[in-house]
Amino acid sequence: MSDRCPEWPKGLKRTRARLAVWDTLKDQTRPVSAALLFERLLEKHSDVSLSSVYRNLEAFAECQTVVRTTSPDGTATLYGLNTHRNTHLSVCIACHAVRPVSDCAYERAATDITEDGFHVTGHRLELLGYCDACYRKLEKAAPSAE
Amino acid sequence: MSDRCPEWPKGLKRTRARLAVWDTLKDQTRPVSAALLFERLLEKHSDVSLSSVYRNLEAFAECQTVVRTTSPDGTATLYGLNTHRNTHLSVCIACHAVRPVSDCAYERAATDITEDGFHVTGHRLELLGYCDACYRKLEKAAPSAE
DNA sequence: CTTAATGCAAACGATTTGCACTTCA
DNA sequence: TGAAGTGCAAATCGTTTGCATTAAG
Repeated sequence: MSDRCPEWPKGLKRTRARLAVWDTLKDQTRPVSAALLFERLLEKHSDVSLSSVYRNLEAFAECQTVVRTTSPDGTATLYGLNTHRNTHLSVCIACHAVRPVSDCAYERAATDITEDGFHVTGHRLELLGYCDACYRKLEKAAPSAE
Repeated sequence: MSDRCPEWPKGLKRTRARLAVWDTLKDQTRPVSAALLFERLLEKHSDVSLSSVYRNLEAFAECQTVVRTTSPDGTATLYGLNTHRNTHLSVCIACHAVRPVSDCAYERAATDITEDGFHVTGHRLELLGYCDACYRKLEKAAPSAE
């Protein structure tokens, strides 16, 4: 499981707007919406249009450099640098923090071919539950909480 | 892993439009877009408005009776009855068929608490790869194909 | 110099909402 | 009967696109 930052995709010009998107994307610790990315981008970089943000997210996604995800309830589209071949996220039900999972239980047990003959080339795993902090709070509030 | 059809969520009135959505949803073998659901719904049921379809999908989703998913590329929103506590899908890269995975390797290896203290209560796994049929075709076309 | 990338504003598609009316419990 | 659900049309939100201009290689 490599955690390396992806290479700049060849074939894509290094333009001002695109570099800004790339740079901002690298700062994010978790997938963000296009709007939030845009907002954060403007903090560091002089103006880049929202449409360029979209166009570049699209371009990066096409190269597999960026991955489109979804918020846990499937309501919003999120974008993140594709630092892993596979996607492993944990999503806290309480505070909604999304973090990469370092140790993927799936990989330890993985089969290349499932019962029904499906040939696996990659996967996407999302864990739902409580992050450490929220869990402690719950425990305190109601020992052995739901 | 139960594969049972979910109960009618209590608190929700059994109205014409809602029953039609429910009934159509039950016929689907995989998650569908709101638009497709609407289209299929009209084949069997007299007219129900698109907004009612959305409102009811929303209502069902709130009760956890319906799950909002995403097409593999994260481009479209799909809705499906929540027949599993957890979600296990295989997505064929070639023909885009989406099927439930019967045997979840994750569950065999699962931990309740991850390295970083996350308390797992559920998960969502998507396998990417080739379904049996597409794999055979590929093999034939180019033995040991990519 | 040629092609790809940009900004802007307008267009778009999917989803949501306000309102007056209907239906379920 | 009262609260919840409906249809319709208009509004909204996120995303995409056409076009004239600019910049990368």
